[in-house]
Amino acid sequence: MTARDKLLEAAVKLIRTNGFAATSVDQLCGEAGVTKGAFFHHFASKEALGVAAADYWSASTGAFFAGAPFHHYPRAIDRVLGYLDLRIALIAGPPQSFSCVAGTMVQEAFLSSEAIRFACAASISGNADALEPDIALAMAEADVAGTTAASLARHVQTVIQGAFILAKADGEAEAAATARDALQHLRRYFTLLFKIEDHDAD
Amino acid sequence: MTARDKLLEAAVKLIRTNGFAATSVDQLCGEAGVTKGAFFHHFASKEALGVAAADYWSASTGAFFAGAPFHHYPRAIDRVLGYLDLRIALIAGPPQSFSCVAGTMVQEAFLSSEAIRFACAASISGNADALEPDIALAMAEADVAGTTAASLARHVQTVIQGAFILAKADGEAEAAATARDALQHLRRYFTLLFKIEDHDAD
DNA sequence: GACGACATACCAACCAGTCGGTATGCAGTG
DNA sequence: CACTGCATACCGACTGGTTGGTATGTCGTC
Repeated sequence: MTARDKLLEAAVKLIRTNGFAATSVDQLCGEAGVTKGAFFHHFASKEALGVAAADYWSASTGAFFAGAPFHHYPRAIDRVLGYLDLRIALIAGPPQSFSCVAGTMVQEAFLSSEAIRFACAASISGNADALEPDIALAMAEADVAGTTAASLARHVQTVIQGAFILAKADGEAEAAATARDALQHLRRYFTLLFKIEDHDAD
Repeated sequence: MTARDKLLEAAVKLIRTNGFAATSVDQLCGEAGVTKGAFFHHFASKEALGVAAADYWSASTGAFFAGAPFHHYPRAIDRVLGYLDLRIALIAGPPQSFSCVAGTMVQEAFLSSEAIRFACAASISGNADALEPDIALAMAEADVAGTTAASLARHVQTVIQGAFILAKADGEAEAAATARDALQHLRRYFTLLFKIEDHDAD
């Protein structure tokens, strides 16, 4: 494992915990167990590390969800609900262990760094895009009108990001339950919109 | 207008724009047009300013929504939808002019400052609590089961916070439309859950 | 012996917070 | 009314530590 990879993993951990601005280059190096020379050998600036961290986050989460078993469900709506159930199941422990690097970083850097904003937007859009085809299929099957698959896919990400904020505001003890509760409302929205009898629950 | 008030208004503006950690005490003083002496006369630390800014935000937004005209609608569900329509109407311009100070700050400080986390949680809960009685009434009238008024009220805040993140990730040109789109989904969730024929739209 | 992958030493700018001081107002006292 | 005592509001130079970033050197490998 190269110094670059160690720095990216340290970045994910520290940005989730303290945010981007409050994380110093020295902290990053300490957490990764490398020196400052290594940092600036691999990244031109702290901002470049932020961009790389967002890309790294996109790639690793994208690969995880792409390989999840819900993709094998035959009905499109079940694949969509399967994604939501997986997201709910992933929420456990303190917020820094289930929250999103891109969502955290874009809040702080959306105006100060166009490059970071763009990388975070790509990460969030990537998650939405992966969901959109199944939502489009499910909409056609259930004859849903009044919105688009792209808009619904983005709304899923909206609720997930909002859930992380409410979870952070709650104490560590209630954080996970708060986030799961929000995603249950999102799930209920889908069952109402797609007019399905639901068996699964929390 | 005292130096304290000027500092609190500067804090709201700068925290929304750059976040809490990236805003320095000197910047705050510059924006407010006061000196550092005045800052530390009124606030024991930068953290204390953060707490005071969250409280100030709670008070001013709380008063604004408490005085809004939707409270005079006779039916509870119309008051709930009226709140959502008002929130949608308030979204315009760049993210830093419609986003939430508490949501922004709690992301960065939820672990590093318990006092700030608590003040932000109070601000978000305050908005939810103001909504809860009308939701409870509407639930009783429409015979809604499977969730609670408190949970639904918190979900409204969840979607609002998530909408701000997606808006920040989008460029300034699309930010407002993105956030409004998310709140339209929330509104649709309510109309489905409360089984009402809807006339109003975006 | 050239090059990529690091390490060490260092720097100017900036950071939160301190401190000695001034201006103003107000309550008490003679 | 004049004077004293003291609190509040504010000023701005200063400090010690931290920041992101740089310059230079060393080591192993092709």
